[in-house]
Amino acid sequence: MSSHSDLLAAQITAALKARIDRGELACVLPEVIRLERPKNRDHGDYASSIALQVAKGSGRLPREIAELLKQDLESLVEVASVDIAGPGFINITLERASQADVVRQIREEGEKFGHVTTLAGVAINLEFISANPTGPLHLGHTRWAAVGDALGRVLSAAGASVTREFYINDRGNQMDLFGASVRAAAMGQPIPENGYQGAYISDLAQAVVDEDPAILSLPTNEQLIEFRERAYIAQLKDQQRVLEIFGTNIDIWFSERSLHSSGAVEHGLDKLRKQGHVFELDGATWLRTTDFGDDKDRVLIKSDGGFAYFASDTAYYINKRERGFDICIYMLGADHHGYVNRLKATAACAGDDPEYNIHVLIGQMVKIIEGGEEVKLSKRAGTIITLEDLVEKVGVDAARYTLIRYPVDTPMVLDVDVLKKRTNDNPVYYVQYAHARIAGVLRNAVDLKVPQALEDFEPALLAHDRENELLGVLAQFPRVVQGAAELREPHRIARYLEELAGVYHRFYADCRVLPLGDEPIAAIHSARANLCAATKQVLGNGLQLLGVSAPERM
RNA sequence: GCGCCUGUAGCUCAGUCGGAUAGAGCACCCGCCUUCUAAGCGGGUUGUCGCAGGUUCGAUUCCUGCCAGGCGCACCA
Repeated sequence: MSSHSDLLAAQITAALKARIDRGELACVLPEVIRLERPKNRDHGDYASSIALQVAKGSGRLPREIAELLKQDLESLVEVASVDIAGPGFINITLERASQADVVRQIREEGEKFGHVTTLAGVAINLEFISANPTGPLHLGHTRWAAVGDALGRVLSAAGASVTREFYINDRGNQMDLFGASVRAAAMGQPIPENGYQGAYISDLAQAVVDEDPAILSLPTNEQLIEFRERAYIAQLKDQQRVLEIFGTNIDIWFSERSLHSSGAVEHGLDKLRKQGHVFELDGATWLRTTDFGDDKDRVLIKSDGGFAYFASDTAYYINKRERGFDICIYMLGADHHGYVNRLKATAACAGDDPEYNIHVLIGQMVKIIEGGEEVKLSKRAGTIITLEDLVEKVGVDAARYTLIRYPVDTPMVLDVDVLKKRTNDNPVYYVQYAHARIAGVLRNAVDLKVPQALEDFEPALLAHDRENELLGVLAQFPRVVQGAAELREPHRIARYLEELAGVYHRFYADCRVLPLGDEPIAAIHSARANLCAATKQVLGNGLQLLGVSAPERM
């Protein structure tokens, strides 16, 4: 929480309430008083349009209400001045020393600065990537690997207990087709129709045969199973290896088969039956998802007696809830957006609140261009560009950062040539450079024996415009984390870091931190060193939330 | 046909519960290192916020209808 905005909001609330109670104002007290950070610095450190909002029906002009509030706000010791502007905006300027106190807070809280408690006590299951184990992770998965991991970190910082889960679709036709494709490659036969293509299939076939050449002499039906199972394990391990390189940590790898072998599918069906949304028609068993906004009802058990894929989905959801998760977050590709309604309806059919217990995020497509043309070919996968390809081209930090800095519902175009650059048009370096730059300044401060401990910090000395600007941005960090967690939008962290880095670079250009030449060491040097240390802490904390490194040197 | 997403500067994109003159980077032009990292900073130029209505003190933001692009609409997984 940004303590100043809370303080001001509380003061405005109290002032409005008192004046309403005394009959000086006839208006409804808003539930939330929102303080903004004005874009224009002439508008003070904080601004509120509350007088405009409240004026309607109060019988007073907005400017009159603003004048009343001005008196109440100026009584606060933290407030230096209050101005009324335009139709009734209230612009508030803080006392320097009060604003600079955020440095103390940051340095005392350290890595915890920015952590909030808005999701304390909430258990969240975060399912993302969930690729079929029939091939390498491609670009779409890569977006989720980065964003999902970052979201997990952000939710944790907001106090939630987060479990990251990867659902393995290891059951069904696609698996059989995958096994048959690998076997065909090993036997030198043509790949089956609609089978899996690509160099990786031959690689898998070779690996399977190398491991156990006897497989080649098995009867065909056994061979199909053996190839499928061995290639599955190998491909899964490959996905796990790549995600580890990418810095994405999965807590639970959840196998679809295990839902069936453990009886969870039958159990889920029972639960849905008890809730009364299951019916029989044309020899099949259906879930009446249309009761809750789906386009059509969905088949759970096919007329041939087999479970439809949807049965696994419903069972999996119910299983998650029974494992104690309050909120299940699904991160799906845009080609699966048709699932949103049926997943939400599933939750409703299970007796849950689809507005709270389940949250589906849809990630739009990612394209990648290099040399001005779209890249579609991968050496290993044959036709698709993989996570590993991208990392080889641009590195983990640049790949992660770039994928995270856009909202997931925006289709995005990655330009490899830009991501390879070490300039301003590659924002990850802009942010990392600020961190490394500060680290350098603080090393020099030690050499010059400039005290940079909190005990040597005199907040009132930070009176320069650039310092003021930097302090204001630093104070916003907890609110940014809270917003990113509530909205499930980790890109807000990245955008904030870019703003913070920019403000720091400008401060650095205008405000000399360390003494020049034989200039004596003064309190302002310590004050600025403390400000630098606080900024470094926040940049580091933010990069940590994105899973991007915060280098000490560049 | 129905549904979801997108449309903001030449390019890639931000824009929080509706707020003040719509932002950033790149690109283009001009400056700034014999002093803390120039992977940086400053200045200049760039807009019918897809189109048309509506709601109100105020709309890029909310509502409706169009237009354009992307992606989906199985007893497949």
